Amino acid sequence: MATIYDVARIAGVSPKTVSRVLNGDAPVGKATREVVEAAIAQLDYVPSNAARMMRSQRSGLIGLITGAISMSPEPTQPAGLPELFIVQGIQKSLANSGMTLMIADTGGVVEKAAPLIDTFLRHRVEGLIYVAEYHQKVALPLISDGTPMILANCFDDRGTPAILPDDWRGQHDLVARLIMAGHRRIGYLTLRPEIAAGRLRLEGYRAALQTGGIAYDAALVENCDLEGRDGETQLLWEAIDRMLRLASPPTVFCCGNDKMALRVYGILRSMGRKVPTEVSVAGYDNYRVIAETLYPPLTTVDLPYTAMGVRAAQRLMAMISGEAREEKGPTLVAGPVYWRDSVTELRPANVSLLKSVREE
Amino acid sequence: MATIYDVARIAGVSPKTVSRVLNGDAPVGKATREVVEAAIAQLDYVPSNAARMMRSQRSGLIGLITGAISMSPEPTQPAGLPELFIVQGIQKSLANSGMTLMIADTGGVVEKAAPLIDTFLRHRVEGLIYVAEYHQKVALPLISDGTPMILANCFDDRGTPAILPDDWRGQHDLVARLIMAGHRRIGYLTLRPEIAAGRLRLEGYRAALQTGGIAYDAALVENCDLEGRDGETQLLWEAIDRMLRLASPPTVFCCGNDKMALRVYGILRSMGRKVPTEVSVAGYDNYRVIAETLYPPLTTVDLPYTAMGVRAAQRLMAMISGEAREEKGPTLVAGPVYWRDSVTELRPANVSLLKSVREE
DNA sequence: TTCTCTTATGACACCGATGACATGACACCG
DNA sequence: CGGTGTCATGTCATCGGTGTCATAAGAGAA
Repeated sequence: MATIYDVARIAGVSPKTVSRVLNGDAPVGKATREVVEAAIAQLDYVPSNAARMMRSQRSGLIGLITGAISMSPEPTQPAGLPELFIVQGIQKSLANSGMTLMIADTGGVVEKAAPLIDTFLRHRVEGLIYVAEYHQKVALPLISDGTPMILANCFDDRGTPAILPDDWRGQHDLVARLIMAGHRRIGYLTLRPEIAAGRLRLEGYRAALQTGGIAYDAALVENCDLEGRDGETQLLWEAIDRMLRLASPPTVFCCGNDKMALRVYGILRSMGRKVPTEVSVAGYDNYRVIAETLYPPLTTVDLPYTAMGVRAAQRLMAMISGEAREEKGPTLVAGPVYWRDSVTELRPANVSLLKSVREE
Repeated sequence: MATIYDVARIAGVSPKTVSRVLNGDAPVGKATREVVEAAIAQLDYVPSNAARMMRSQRSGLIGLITGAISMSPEPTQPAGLPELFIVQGIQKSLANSGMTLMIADTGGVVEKAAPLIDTFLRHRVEGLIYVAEYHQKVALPLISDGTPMILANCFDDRGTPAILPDDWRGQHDLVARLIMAGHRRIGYLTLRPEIAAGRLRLEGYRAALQTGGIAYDAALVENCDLEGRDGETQLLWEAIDRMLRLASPPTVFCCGNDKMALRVYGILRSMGRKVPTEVSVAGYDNYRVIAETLYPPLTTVDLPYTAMGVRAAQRLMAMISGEAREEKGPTLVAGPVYWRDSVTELRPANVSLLKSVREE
């Protein structure tokens, strides 16, 4: 591999002049520049980052650690994709910063995070981002040196800066929207409560009911999430069957996520209930492969992964540039409700009041 | 950040001895080792990869470029996930090689591949892998220096070593399996023929028919892929309607991919046809979020992404270590048929002959 | 006892860039 | 015409490790 000395020799100048041509940090004569550029092209010279880094003490690298590229064999969440979108947001945001993103994966094994962080520190990354596959609490090894770190889609006990989805607001907005559409009996097939998102969304559901002047009815809320184990379909079937037999059955089923909604479609149709004319269905995640492909398309809440990625990168860059830590706590990012045909408007008169958000 | 000199000073030894402790490349006295290790711990010393790389001329880096982390706004394929699985396979395979994987993303813009390759060359990666989101032909900028490169899920004109899914065999095996189950009229709702996978699978379909002694019937094959544009559902509806009205209608619909199968489920049920008792459905991709969540679960062909990733990494490592290029052409990787409940066995007698493969 | 031979350690140069500083050639100013 | 500033370029040291070679201390063999 050619070095800057080779280029300098071919061009008949000093290495430092070649360096100046490469970096444009000092004026270089036009003729000299052309000679140097010709030599560079002739030798297919590519400067060595390692050498540059040693001298300048700046790596221009951002380390990204994720646990979800290698997702678990039985994904309970639409794993994988969330990370992708977050990573996409991070990349978009970092593209113009001159930083290069290094991505490493824990392969789903939390213990691998430590050696990966170590690898990144050896490369002298200027910042670290940890992306979790779903909204959860994590415990990462402490970074002893001062390298800034951001958590995306997760949080820890140490108050490490975090970017989180606003699950409370998402479910709240969806339910508020359902109420505005005239729904009064709103079934909720929840995620298991061990999941942070599950708890927050349930609270959002209750808050929206309260605001709408609707009493909370425990008979309409049931956990149908078996952490990916078999039997979920049966659990769902029974819960739906039970709720539909109530004296005052739900007119709409909110599902813990879009994947569950996909199952619910199949179950309702097998029961002979038409969606959405006889019963409405709503999801959560705006997992597009499902939400847009289902027939009819699924009303759901967007999980703003891309936006979270962007925010994560921005906050990290602010930390790197040493700006005052404006924000202390976690950054909450809310996503819009996507109103599609899976929910019937019981009171169409109100529609004009609504903003059926459709970003992008 | 502490350096090896700091450690050496604290430990009262020479830097070279510290280096020996770190790398274990020469015997070090027990007492000395302990002093050095204590100093390393005390200073939170992390060696600089850049410095090491300069001297040793080995980066230990593998560069991975993908176009699908940032997928297109209207994904025609189950984009994103494929890449993930390939990357997962690559990581798994590279985990024990001592190599560090650097992942970069083109953001879906092909032109960004060149600067990304350049960045990797600056980092002196020892090998490059390009992963495409679906089986396609690509044209990457030529790597002028000798850095080995592998294409995964794509191929080019220059004969760059490539790892490809065996689409022909996959569709062939599926159709052969359908025939073995007693199906004789096999509808095929294809992907658009511009896609390499679409053409290969159609050929596999025809080959399997021929082997099974069944005449190809053009009325049973229709392209229902609008490249993600609207109207696909309607197109599918019409095609299915047309085929079902035939004098001898299909007993099973093969779909171009699982996403299309998801739509077909909805359409058939809206038509009042029960799956699978009245009509069977099969997909392609084994896109698990869909295939396993659908009710009933979907019979489909696995796209062996993880295995492809493993093979890509292996072949690259072989090239890096300078072993003779055993293989010249592309490596084809076949995936098993996943036989689930969406297809009725018309002749259950034959079942004993079959291997209903379920790997993992 | 003296001569290898291994073990344990250090001295020093070097990898390929760039920062700090120096220098020579002009241009412009009073 | 000397002084001063800018432009264009070169010299040299340095970043933090490791390869190469040298060397000292003991172990075992002749």
